[in-house]
Amino acid sequence: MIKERPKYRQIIEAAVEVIAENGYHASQVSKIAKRANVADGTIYLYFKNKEDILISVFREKMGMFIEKTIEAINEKETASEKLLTLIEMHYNQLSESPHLAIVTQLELRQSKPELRKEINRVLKTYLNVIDSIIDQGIKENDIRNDVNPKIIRQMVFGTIDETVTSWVMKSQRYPLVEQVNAVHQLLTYGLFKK
Amino acid sequence: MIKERPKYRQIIEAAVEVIAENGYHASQVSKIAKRANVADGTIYLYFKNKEDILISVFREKMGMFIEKTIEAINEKETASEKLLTLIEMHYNQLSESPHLAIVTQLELRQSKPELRKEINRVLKTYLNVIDSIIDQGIKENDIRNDVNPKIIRQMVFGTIDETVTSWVMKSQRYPLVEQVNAVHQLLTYGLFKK
Amino acid sequence: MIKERPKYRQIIEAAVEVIAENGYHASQVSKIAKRANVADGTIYLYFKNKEDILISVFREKMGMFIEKTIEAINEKETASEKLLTLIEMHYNQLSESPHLAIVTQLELRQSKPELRKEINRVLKTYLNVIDSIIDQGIKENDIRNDVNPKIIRQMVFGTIDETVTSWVMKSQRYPLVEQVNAVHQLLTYGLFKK
Amino acid sequence: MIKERPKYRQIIEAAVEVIAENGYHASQVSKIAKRANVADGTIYLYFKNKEDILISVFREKMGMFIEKTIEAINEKETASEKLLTLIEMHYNQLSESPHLAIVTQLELRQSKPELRKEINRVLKTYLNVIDSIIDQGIKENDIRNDVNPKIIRQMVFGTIDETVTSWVMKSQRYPLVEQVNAVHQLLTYGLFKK
DNA sequence: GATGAATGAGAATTCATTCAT
DNA sequence: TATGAATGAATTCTCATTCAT
Repeated sequence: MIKERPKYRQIIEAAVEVIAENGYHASQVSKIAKRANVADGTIYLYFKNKEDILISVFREKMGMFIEKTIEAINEKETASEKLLTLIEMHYNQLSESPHLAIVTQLELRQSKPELRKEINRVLKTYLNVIDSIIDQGIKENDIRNDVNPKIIRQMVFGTIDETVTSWVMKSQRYPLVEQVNAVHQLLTYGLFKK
Repeated sequence: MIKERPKYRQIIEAAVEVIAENGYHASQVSKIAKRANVADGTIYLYFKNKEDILISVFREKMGMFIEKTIEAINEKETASEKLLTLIEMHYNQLSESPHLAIVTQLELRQSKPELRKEINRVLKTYLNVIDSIIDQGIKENDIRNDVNPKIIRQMVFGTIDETVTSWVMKSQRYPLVEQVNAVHQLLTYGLFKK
Repeated sequence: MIKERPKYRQIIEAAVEVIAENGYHASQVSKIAKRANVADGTIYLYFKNKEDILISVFREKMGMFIEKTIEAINEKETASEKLLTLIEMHYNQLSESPHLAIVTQLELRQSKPELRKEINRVLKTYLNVIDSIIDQGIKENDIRNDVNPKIIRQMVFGTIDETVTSWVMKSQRYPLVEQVNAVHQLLTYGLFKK
Repeated sequence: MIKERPKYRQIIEAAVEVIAENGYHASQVSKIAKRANVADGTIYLYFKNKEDILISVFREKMGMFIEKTIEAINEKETASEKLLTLIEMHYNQLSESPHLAIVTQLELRQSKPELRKEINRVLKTYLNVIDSIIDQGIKENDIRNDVNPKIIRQMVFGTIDETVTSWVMKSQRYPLVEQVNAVHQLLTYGLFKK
C-alpha cells in the first residue's frame, strides 16, 4: 500500500535521486531530507543512521528487482530461456531506473566494508537465483557439469555486471537492452567460433 | 628518472600496505607518511595530493602488471593461448600480492568519481590488451565475428574481475590459479554442453 | 489544587528516578515521559519546559524536606538541640531517599546557571531555617556574637553538605546518621581540644 | 618556563576566561580557540577532547594553587597556624583570579560524572594537605581525637568551599579575605560561646 | 630537499518542543 | 486533556594540505 509509512518511501526515493545525482559522499543527510520534504531529524525516525538509508535503498530496490526477475523466470521452461529472461530483466529494470543504475553500479561500491557486507547479503539472494538456473541446467543436461557451478555463476554475473557498469560509465548513451541476445549467445556458446 | 627517487617508491609501497591493512577510508596521509618513514609534508614533494598517491599506486602497480602480461602473451601464438595466458598472469600476479589484490578489488572502488575516472583511464590500457587478443582471434577466424567485440571483452574482463573479487572477499582462502582452465574453457566454449 | 493531579506527581517521581539512575545529561524528556507512563507532549501540559521539571522536583522534594525539618525543630527548645535535630533530619531524610540524595548532591549541580539560581532560591528557605536557629542561639547568648552570623550559617551548611556529598560519592556505603553527633560536636565546640 | 609549549598555555588561559564568562555549556571549542588565537584544530594537538581542556585547566591551576599553599604552610609551626594560612591562601588565591573562582565553584561542577571523577582525583591532593594539618594537630594534642579526622576535614573543606561559593554567587562583591579570621575562629572553637 | 606544527572547512546526529488530531 | 510524529537548531572533531624553518 502506497500510504503505508509515506515518509519512509519519500526518503528512500529522495535518497536514490540525491545519491545518483551527487554521488554517495556528497549526499548529505540534510540534502536527502530536503529532497524528501521532511526535516533532518525525521530521517532518524525511520533510519538508524546515514548508512542505514543506503542499505535500505538497496534492500528495497533490490527486493523489487529480484521479485520481478523471479516472476518472469518462472514463466519460462528451460535454463537457457530463464537465463535469457534474467539478462533481459536485469537490463530492462536498470534501463528504466537510470538513477538506481548509477547507485548500484558506482555509488554503492564506495561504501565502507561493513556496509559492503550488508549489501552482499542482499545480493546473495540474486546470486541464488542465478545459481538455481545453473543447477536446473546441469540437472537437465544442458549446462556443462565439468566445471564448478560457482565459477559459471561468477561468469554470468560478472559479465552482466560489467556490461551494465560500462553502460553507466558511458552515461547510458546506448540502449542496453539491445545487447541481451549477444550476451546470452556469448555466455551460452562462448567466444569461440567452433 | 624522477620515479627512481627512493622516497617516491617508499611512499608507493607504504600506501599499498596501509590501504590494504586499514582500508581506504582509514588510510590517512599521516599514516602513509609514518609507514614510509617520511614527514607528512614530504608526501607533497612527490605527490600533488592524496588522490595522486592512490592513482600513482594504481598506475605503478598496474603498469608492471600489464607489462608482464604483455610479455607473457607475446610468447604465445594463437588468441586462445594468449587468452589463457592473460587469465593465468592475472590470477598469478594478484595471488602473489595479496595486499594489492585487496586494494584493486575493494578499496580503490570506494574512491570518489573523479578518481575512479583516472583509474579507468589506467585500466583502459589493460582492456586494450584484451581487445587486441580478441581482434587477433577475429582476424584469424577463431573468435566469433557476429557479436560486438566490445561485449566479448566485457565478458572476458567481467568474468575475470568477478572471480578475483569473490576470491578476495572469501579472504583469499583458496588457490585462485586452480580456476584458470575452467574460466578459459567457459569463456571459450560457453556454459552450454553443445 | 493543581498539584494534586495524579500525572503531575507521576512525572515528578519519574523525574527523580530517571535522573538518579541515568544522570542529569542522559535524562531526556522522553525518558521521563515513558517512566511516568505519559506521552512526551503531556509533560508540557504540566511543566513549562524541561528545566521546569527539574526545578519542580527540587521545589517539591525540598518543600517536604524543609517542612519536616521545621516540624521536628519546633519540638526542641534550645538552639543547640535544634541544630542537632536539623543535622539529624538532614541525614535521615536523604538516607531514606538515596535517589533524591544523588539528584541533589550531584546531578542538579550540573544544570545551567539560570537553573542553579532557581535552585538557590528554593535552597534559601532552608538556609533561613538555619539562620533562625543561629539567631535564636545568639539571642539566648548561646552562640557567639563576635562573628558574622552569615559565616556561621555557611559553616553549618557547608559542613553538612560536604559530609553528604562525600557519602554520596562513596556510593552511600556507610550509615550517614552515625555522624550526627560528631558533626554537631564539631560545629559546636570546634576542632580544638580546648 | 613561559616559552614552553606556548600554545598549550594560551589555550589553558583562554579556556579559563571563556568558561568563566560564558559558562561551561556555552563555551564552544571554537570560542576558546578564537580567544587563544589558534585554529580550532590546534586545540586537538594539545588536548584529547573538550573535556580534556577542562580537566587540564583544573589540574594546572589547582597544581599551582596547592603548591603555593604548601609552601606557605611549611613556614608555619603549629597546626592552628597552618590552618589559618591554608584558609588565607585559599581566599587570597581565588580572590586574585576571579575567573578561576567562577570556574572552580560553579562551572566545573556542571561536568559529567566521568569528568567529576578526574577532578576529584586532583582535588584529593588538596584534601590530603588538609588531612596532614589535622593529623599534625592530633599528634601534637591540639586537635580533638574523639572524632573521625575525616569528618573534621569535611568540616574544614566544606566550610571554606561554601564561603567561597557564596562569595562567587554574590558576584564577589565583598572582600573574601576579611573573613579569614572569623572562619578560622569558628572552625577552631566552634559556634558556641563557651 | 625535508620537516611537522598549524590550519580550518565540513557534516552527522540528538533531543526539547510543538501542534494537528 | 492527551497524544506522539515531526521538527530543526546547534556543535565537536578529523584530516588533507600548507609553509616557515
